[in-house]
Amino acid sequence: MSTTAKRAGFSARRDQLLETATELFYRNGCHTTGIDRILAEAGVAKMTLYKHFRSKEELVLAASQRFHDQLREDFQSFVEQGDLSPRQQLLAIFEFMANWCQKPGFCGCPSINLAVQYPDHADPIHRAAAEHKRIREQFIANIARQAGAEKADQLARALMLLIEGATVLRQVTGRSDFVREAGDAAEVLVSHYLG
Amino acid sequence: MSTTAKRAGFSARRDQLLETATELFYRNGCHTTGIDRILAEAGVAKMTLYKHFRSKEELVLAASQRFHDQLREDFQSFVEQGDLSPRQQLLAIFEFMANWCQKPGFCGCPSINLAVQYPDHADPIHRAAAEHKRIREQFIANIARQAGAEKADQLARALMLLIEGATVLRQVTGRSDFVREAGDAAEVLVSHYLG
DNA sequence: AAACATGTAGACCGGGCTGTATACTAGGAG
DNA sequence: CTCCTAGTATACAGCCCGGTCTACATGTTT
Repeated sequence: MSTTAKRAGFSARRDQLLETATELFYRNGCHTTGIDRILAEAGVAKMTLYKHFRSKEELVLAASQRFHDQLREDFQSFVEQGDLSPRQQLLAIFEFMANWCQKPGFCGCPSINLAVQYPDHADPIHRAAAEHKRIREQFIANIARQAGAEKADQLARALMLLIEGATVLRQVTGRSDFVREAGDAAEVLVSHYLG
Repeated sequence: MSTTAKRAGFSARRDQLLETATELFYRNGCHTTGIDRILAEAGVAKMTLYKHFRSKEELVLAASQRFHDQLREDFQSFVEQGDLSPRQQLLAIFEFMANWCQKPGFCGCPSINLAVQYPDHADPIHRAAAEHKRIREQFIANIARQAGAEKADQLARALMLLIEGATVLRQVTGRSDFVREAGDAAEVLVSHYLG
């Protein structure tokens, strides 16, 4: 066996599985995508799945973690790109949103989707989604603080409203004007809170 | 048979079925609530269901319509209560939201939930959800126009962002500060757009 | 009283689902 | 060469679900 692979907990099959699972869950929903389909598209045997994950639930949870991490990485690195001022960073968020919502495979925010599909707040999957939002909020609040906002937390919450509203309205209606409008509204709010 | 019942398309059983279905679909999701449970809680025989609805899908669609209509009625009548000025009406929206999101059985916006659970934009259920949002947007835009906003459509979209963002963040995180923040942000935006 | 509509109760079928058990294969390590 | 690990292929068990069929009860209309 490849000792490096084992030591690090990596496995090519496992990654392959997780990747296709993530995409299928995202595009078609968790409850409607069967395990067999994931296996077929990933080209992996069933027993391999159950060697890496105890159940489908656990696979969903792992896939969700993967999605959260990747989205957070994309989000944060986009906002922190170049050497924007904190204020510019706050507005860059909505550039990111515009790009993201326009991508071909866009199906809404994965964490919102997961929270809806697992509505029980005690469910680990739902909690992971909530955690993802908390981290994003903290990230934005930090920038707002750097920008010199006295009420940085309030500003962060307000921007979160625009972000999530834009995501959800784009997903439900299929229209893109909401996302543009979010950028405009953000400018108004940022100006108001930063003076 | 009660001729009035037949003539109007009403049926006590049908209503009972629709009511419990609406609640169960809302609370637990459509894909995870089986027909048998709906029947048991409604106290109705299976054959009666299939005499009124061709399939489960059709039941979901009817339930969604019911939910949309009721929510729209509640929303609009609350905003139009008393004799508020158009500007006050715009802000009353967020009072309604605060009440609604705080209710014990709150599980997010039914139309968002439905759109997430039926992600295909061509699906009648998804389309109904989008339609619901369109109607709400029009309703708000009308008020904004009455309030004298030059860019009434833009203001309406901005308020929609806050509304949906608040709903979704309350659902995912379980926190209520987002909803309060939405009201504050709305005041800022309304002042900006109305001068 | 007869005819009819509405609903009930419950058995039942086919299919898809998650998860398991078994027998087999390939390849690297010692 | 041999052992061991990781993975494959496939059959299968058990379950639940949507939907149908049949036989029966009830109440209304004529």
